[in-house]
Amino acid sequence: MSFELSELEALDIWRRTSVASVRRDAPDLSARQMALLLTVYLTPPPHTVRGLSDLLKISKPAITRAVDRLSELGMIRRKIDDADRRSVLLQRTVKGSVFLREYGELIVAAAGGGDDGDSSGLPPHY
Amino acid sequence: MSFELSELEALDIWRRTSVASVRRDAPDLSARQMALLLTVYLTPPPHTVRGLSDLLKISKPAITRAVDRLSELGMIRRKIDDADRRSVLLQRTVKGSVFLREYGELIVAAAGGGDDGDSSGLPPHY
DNA sequence: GCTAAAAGTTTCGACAACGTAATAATAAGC
DNA sequence: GCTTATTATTACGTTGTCGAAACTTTTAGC
Repeated sequence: MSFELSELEALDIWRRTSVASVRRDAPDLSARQMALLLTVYLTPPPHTVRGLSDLLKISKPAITRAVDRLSELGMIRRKIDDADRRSVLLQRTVKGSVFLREYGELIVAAAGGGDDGDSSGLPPHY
Repeated sequence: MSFELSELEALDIWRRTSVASVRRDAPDLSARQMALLLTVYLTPPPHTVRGLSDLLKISKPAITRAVDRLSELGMIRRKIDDADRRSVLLQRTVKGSVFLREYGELIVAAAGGGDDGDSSGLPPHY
C-alpha cells in the first residue's frame, strides 16, 4: 500500500512539473525529444545518432529529426567527429543547460512544495 | 550544494523514466498532452476544455486537439455535461489508468533503483 | 585502390499539430 | 422569445513528424 501511495505521489510530482512547464510557455517537447535532450546532458559523452538510436530504440531518421528540432531551439549542437568523420557528436549548449536547470528547479519545487503555495500553478479550487 | 545535487538527481530520475518509457514504445506524447492527461487523472473533476485551457494557459483548440489525440489512444473519454450541454466533461478510461499506473511504476523504479540493474535501459558503457 | 560496410541525412507520401478566425450549439439576460 | 454570451469544435494555411527507402560521405577490409 505504501508502494501504491508512492506511485501516486510520483505521478503527482510529474503532473505538477508538467503543468508548471506548460504554463511557462516552455517548448512543447515530445517524450522522445525530452529523453534525447536529457541523455545528452546527463550521461557521459560521446553521443552519436547511432548510439541514441540504439539507446532509445528509435530509427536513426527519427533521431536526426529530433536533433534538428532541438538544434533549432538552440538546446543542442552538432559537431563532426574528427576521429571518424562519418559520426556526428551531439553537444550541450548554454541555452539547453539553462532550460534543464530550470526544469530541475520545477521538479524540486513540485516535489518539495507539496500542495501549499502557488508553485503548482493550480487555481485555488484544486 | 545539496540543493544542486537534488536538482541533478531529480533530472536524472526524469531522464531514466523518459528513456524507459520511450524504449517501451509508449505513445510519444507531447508535454502538453501529458500535462492534460495527468491533470484529468489526478485532480478532482469536473474537467472541461475551458478549465484545462485556463489551467494550462493553452488555447481551447489546442485542448480539443490534445483530447482528440488522447481519445484516439483510448486514454480519455468525452462526455457531454447534462447540466450544461455546451460543456464537455473529460473522463478517465481503463486504458489511460493502466498507462499512468505503469508510468508511475517507471518513475518509482527510476527513483528507487538507482544505477543498478537493467531498469534504466542503459547499455553497459553508460 | 576498389569493393563492402557504416553513419547520417534526405526524400517521399501521409498524418498530426500549430494559432487565428469562423462556426455550431446551448444557456443566460431581460 | 429574442438577443447576447459562453462552450466547444471546425476550417484554414502552415509547419512538424512519422516510417521506410534511397542517397551521400567516410571508413574498413583486403
